[in-house]
Amino acid sequence: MPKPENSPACAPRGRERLLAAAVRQFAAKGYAATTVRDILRAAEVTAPVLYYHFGSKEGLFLALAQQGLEKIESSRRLALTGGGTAAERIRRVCRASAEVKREWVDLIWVVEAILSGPPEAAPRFDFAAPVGAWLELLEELIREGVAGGEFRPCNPTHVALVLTGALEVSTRPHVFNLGREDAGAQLDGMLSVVLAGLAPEAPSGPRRRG
Amino acid sequence: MPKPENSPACAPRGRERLLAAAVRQFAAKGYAATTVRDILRAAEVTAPVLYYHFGSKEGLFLALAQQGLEKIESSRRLALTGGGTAAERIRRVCRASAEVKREWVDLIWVVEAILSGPPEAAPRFDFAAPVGAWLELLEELIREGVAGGEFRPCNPTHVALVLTGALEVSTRPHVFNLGREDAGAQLDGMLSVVLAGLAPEAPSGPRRRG
DNA sequence: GTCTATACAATGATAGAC
DNA sequence: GTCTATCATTGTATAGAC
Repeated sequence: MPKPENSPACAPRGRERLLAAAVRQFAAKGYAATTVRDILRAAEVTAPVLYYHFGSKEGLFLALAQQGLEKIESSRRLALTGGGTAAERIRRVCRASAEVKREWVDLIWVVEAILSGPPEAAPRFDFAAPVGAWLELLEELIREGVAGGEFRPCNPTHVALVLTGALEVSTRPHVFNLGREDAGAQLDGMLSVVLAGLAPEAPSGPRRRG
Repeated sequence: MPKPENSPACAPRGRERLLAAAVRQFAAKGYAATTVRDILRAAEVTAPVLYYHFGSKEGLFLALAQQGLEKIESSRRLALTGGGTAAERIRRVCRASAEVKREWVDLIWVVEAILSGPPEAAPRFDFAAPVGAWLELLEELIREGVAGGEFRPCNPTHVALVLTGALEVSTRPHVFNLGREDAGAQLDGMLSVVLAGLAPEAPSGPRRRG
């Protein structure tokens, strides 16, 4: 599987055409149901081009998974620059995640197929580290919020998981959103529920003394 | 696709053997990657048995999806009998959902493949109604809690979605739980985060007046 | 790097006997 | 209701020329 060096800008070459076509096919039909012929036809390229660049159907798929992972991680890094309260930073990093997932739907669907699908449905790709890093990032932000008196004492792991769940829900509008509002507003609403619940005191409504 | 009537208890017949074998195969490999031959070998049955009872590979798959849906719904109905505070009932119905999902892992994986996977990866099956019913059930419980003063005013839809997200996370331990605690405890912890946040006043820690 | 042509195993499904 | 035997099609991948 030789790795050809980049050439100057020109008409999209086989490699790029294949990546673009494959991501659409895999996202629509999953790994197994997508045939090499489907991809070749969509990319308007012949079989040896695929095997030259990626070695196999699986190689092509994994190249896409890698791309997806990088998109997510770079957007997170970007969202973490700059300050603000813990709540603001949590909101920012969650929104950023949701936005990549919306912008690169197909690419992310490839990632999710490995992450959440049946174990043998797609080629293996190790996501333990990136998922762990995501959870630790959230937990750290939560701990900072608690330390700064912005949040009440809580279990950071559980809060991080709840936030992750909200993110999951918001990126599956075709499942959970029945068209009542757009996915961005839905995510904001869910984050508000969680973050308001973390406030050291109930932020609104008639206060009752305990 | 004739539907043979039930016969008295005896050695498991072809139909049952097929359902049992197929659910394991589909859960492990997804719809497309599972071949009819895989299923037949695992069920120790020959091809015409499958085509007699289910008409096609797709028919067999959909029969399983139906089974899974029924398991979930009946467990929910059961969890709703009996009273308690809104929070208790929410906990009970969420725990029940998580338990079915743990008890019938394979069957539920078939359902999830349709529900959350790529649109064309598995045969179509309409889950809009059941998912909508689930969300409305949660929303109603939340509204009751608010009306009874048990919860602070909130957006029931967003809270229902957050709870659903928590449930999602807890039923994917292989993705989100890094072995730190069992899935039941994890779900309880997440529910506590959400429900504590709904209390009309911060329930613990040193109280600060606003 | 890309082409034409093709090898060859595995696929979903069926015919017809019992 | 289940069997043996088999079909037509499609699957991934490669050889060898340019």
